[in-house]
Amino acid sequence: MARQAEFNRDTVITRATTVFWERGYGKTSVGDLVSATGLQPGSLYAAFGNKKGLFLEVIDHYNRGFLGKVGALRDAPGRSMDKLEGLLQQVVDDAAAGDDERGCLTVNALLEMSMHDADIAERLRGHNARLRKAFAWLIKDAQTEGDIGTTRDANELASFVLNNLWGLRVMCKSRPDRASLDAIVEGVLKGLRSATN
Amino acid sequence: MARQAEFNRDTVITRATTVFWERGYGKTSVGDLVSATGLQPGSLYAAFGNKKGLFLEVIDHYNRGFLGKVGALRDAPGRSMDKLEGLLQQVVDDAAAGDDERGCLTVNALLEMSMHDADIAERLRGHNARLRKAFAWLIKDAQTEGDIGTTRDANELASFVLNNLWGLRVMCKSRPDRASLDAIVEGVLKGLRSATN
DNA sequence: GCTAATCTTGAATGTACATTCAAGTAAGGG
DNA sequence: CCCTTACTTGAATGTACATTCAAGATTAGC
Repeated sequence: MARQAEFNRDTVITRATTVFWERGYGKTSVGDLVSATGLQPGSLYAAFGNKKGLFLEVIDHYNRGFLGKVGALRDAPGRSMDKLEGLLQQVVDDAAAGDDERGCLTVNALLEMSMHDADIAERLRGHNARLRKAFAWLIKDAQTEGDIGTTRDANELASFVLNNLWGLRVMCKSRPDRASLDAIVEGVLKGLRSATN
Repeated sequence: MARQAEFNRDTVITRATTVFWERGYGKTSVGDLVSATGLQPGSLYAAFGNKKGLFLEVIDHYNRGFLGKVGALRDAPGRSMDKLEGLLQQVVDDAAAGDDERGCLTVNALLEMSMHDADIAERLRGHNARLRKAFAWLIKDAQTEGDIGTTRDANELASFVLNNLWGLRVMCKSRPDRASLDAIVEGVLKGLRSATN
C-alpha cells in the first residue's frame, strides 16, 4: 500500500554510534549524521524524531551490546573470578594499545549530558544499574565458588568493580603506562579477594 | 601612562570556573562568560585571547587548588593512611550529598575535550601526572609508616587510588547509594593494605 | 590640559547548526 | 493504470554563537 524504507535501522544506528562515540553528542552535527548514515535530514527526522531520539537509540543499542557480553560470560565455562579479571584485562589492553582513546560511550555521554538533559541522564542511570546487577551476579558466583568471601554484599562489591571500570575509561584518555594499568587490575582483585575469610 | 584594568584577574577566573564547571566547555557560550564575569567580549578577548585561553587558565587554577590541598595534607600531622582515607571519604560525602553532581572539572574536561583539542588534552594530562605524583608521595609515607607494604611501587599504587577517584567522579553523576560508595572506599583501602607483607 | 597608551563597550560580522517542509519518488491494491 | 500511502530529497528557516572592531573612556606623565 505504500513505499518501503530503503535503509536498515540497525545499520543506521551502528553508523551513528561511531560518529557519536568519536565526537560526543554536542560536537556531532546532524550533517555528520547525514554523511555517516546516508540518510537525508528528512528521513532521519521521520525515523528518529530528532538528534536526541537517535542518540537515545544509540546508547540503548550500545548498552545492550555490553550487557550481553557480560551475560554471555556468565554462562561460559570457567571460574567467575577469572572472568572478572578477563573483563578488566580487556579494558586495560584496549587502553594500553591506545586504540581506545574514545573510552566508553556511556561514560562519555554521562559526563557530557547528565547535567543538561534529564531524559538522557535517566536512560544512562538505568543502564548503569543493569550493568551493576550483571557484575553482581558474577560476583555472587565467585562467592559461591569460594574466591570471594561472603561477608560483603555482592551489589556493593559490584560497585567497587564498576568504579574501577569507569576509572579506567577516564584513565585511557591520558595514555597511561602499562604498569599502572596492571596495578589497577591487581588492586581491584586484591580489594575483592581480601574479603575472603 | 595608560588606563588600568578595572577587573581582578583571579576573580574573573573564579567566576568563569563556576560556569565552565556547571555547563562544560562546549555548552558555555561567551555570552555566559560575559554575564558571569561582568567583562564585555572585547575585554575578555584582550585579557585571555579567546574562550579556550580562558578555559586553560581556569583548569590551571582549578588544579593548582586541588594539588595544593593534597600537598598541604602531606605536611599535616597524622598517619598518611588516614589522610588517604579522608580524601576519598570527602569525595564520597560530596557524591552522597548529591551536591556535587558537577563532578570534577578536570575529569569532565578530559572526557569532553581530549579527543578534540590537543592543547587542552596535553594540559590535563600534565595535571593528572602531577596529581598522581602527589598521591605517590602520600603512599610512600604510608609505606614508611608501615601501613602499606613496600613490595609494590608507590607510583603504581597511586594510579590505583587515582583510578578510583576518577571512578567516583563518574559515579556521582548517577546518584549512587551510600553503601556502595562506602564499599568503594573499603575496596581501595583493602587493595592497598593487602600489599602489606 | 594635552598626549599617548591602554582599557571598555556593545553592535556588527560571518558561520554553523537543528529542524521543517514542499515537491518528487516508489510501491501495492483496486 | 490510477490512487493512496509512505518514504526521500535538499533547499530554506531561524537561531545561536565566537570573534572582531571602531568609538568612547580613563589614566599618568609632561
